[in-house]
Amino acid sequence: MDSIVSTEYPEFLVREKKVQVHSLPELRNVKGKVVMRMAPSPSGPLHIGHSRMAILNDEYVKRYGGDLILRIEDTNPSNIDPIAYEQIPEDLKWLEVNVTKTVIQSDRMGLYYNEAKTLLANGYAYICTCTSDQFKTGLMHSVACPHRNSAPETNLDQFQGILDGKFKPGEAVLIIKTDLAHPNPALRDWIAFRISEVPHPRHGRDFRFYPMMNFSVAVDDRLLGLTHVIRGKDHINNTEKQKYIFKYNKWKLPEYYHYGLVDFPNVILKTSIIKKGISNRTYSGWDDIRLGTLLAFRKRGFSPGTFRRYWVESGMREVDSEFSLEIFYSMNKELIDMNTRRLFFIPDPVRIHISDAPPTKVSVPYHPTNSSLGTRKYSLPKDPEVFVPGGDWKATEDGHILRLKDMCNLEKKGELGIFRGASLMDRKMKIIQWSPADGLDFTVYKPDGTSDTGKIEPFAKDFRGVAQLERYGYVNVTSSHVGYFTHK
RNA sequence: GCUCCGAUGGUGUAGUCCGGCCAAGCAUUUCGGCCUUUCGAGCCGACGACCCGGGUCCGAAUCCCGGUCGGAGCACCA
Repeated sequence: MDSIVSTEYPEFLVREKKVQVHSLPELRNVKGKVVMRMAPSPSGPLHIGHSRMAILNDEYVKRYGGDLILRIEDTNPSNIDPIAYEQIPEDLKWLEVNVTKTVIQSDRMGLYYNEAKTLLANGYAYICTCTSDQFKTGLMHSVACPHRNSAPETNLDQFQGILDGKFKPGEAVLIIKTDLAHPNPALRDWIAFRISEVPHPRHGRDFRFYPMMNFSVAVDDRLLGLTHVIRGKDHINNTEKQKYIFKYNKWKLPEYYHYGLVDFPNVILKTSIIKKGISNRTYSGWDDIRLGTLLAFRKRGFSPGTFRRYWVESGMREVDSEFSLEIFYSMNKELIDMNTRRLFFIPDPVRIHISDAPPTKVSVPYHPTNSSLGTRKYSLPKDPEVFVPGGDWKATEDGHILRLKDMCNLEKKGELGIFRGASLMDRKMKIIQWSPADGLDFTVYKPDGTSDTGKIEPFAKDFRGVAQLERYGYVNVTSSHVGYFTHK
């Protein structure tokens, strides 16, 4: 039947448009609910790179049900910015990520010490007092250091000695034994604890022996009952290291996934650079719109849904990729456009006189198709003065006609616009935005660090939020005289 | 140097596990056309890709081998 239709009556074949539904692949071994986690280090607020891990984990917990744990990994006191404890949960909330449980690793030190003692007692770990160089050189040559074969009792004594302050930073570490002959040098015996005397923002000097990320992650992944772990490809070797802890304790492994690395061209993400810039006043703060922080995108008026769409579409493949601001902007536009009001902003304004014009009442729709957004109305006197974009005005030759949108046609004559009727004569003519003479001074700050100044129409006085400034771009209007550029 | 990943248009992806419906889909960008009192959207159309070389096979984007290129790790960071 199908073939008859297609050969004899091809015109009856309705070719259905394939709708691409981007959805993430199913996870392996899902038995009922899942337990997943996000584990940012509290070095500062979240940036767009973090949003991928947050969204992916959130998507799966939403799909299967279960818990999404926010685990703040603050076991390196040198790398903590206290504002992160507050800001990370807030950033996630803004992203509409549903965190069901929050744990802070520095509050769990006792658990890590217990696990460390168990491993020492069972001969799976040792305390090493070599210098860093000696230790590393040994690994590269697959040679055991003298401490690797210490008796468990000796190790446990030294462990206690470290807690008691008998060693200075750098004088002793706790090492997990793996396989010195492992072909991958990255996986040979690894450091699980080191001494730090830097005061911890939450605990001051209560602790001096801190677990390294690989140790606390492995212990917590088990203790918190993680079923699936999704994180960046840069953790592939770390996963292998962590598996040793699971193996020694005969713990069941979660399912691991590693997505590819994303390069963010022209986006400033590095915490160290941002902090430096804030302290030397290059940047106004974490929400400076030149930055790639979620706070900055928020200030520019982005919809959190855009992050979700972008990362779901990117999937979980291990391929590295380049972040496309172009596509990101396009997705945001698609999400917000239908409910975004139009306003007139006149960059580089020139004040012109209109002659021969009767008093006029104009009604300008806030949206070309979504009439529920309403209109704004202006009453203009006879022969009014208005602002128009300088660029457009200068580019128009004397004698030519252009149209002030939703108002009237003007024939240019020097600094004068001669009224040439109110009705649209020819929609091919150039149509520009305008503002009554009482337009407000307005500045738009842009992510490239530049800004545009001009006049915004009086109705913007009480408007807040993202508007499409016609023929200019989307802007988050935050006051009657300032806005932040979202995108074109 | 060692270990491990990966390679589809300008960009982001689908397909690769289990070879054929893929002379490769979608999105974005660019360029046309229609429509609209901005832009965008919408609709129509155009340009544009399976890293290279072998092999297996009736048949390879998909499997195998060898290259090339790119990335990650080899921290008392996460």
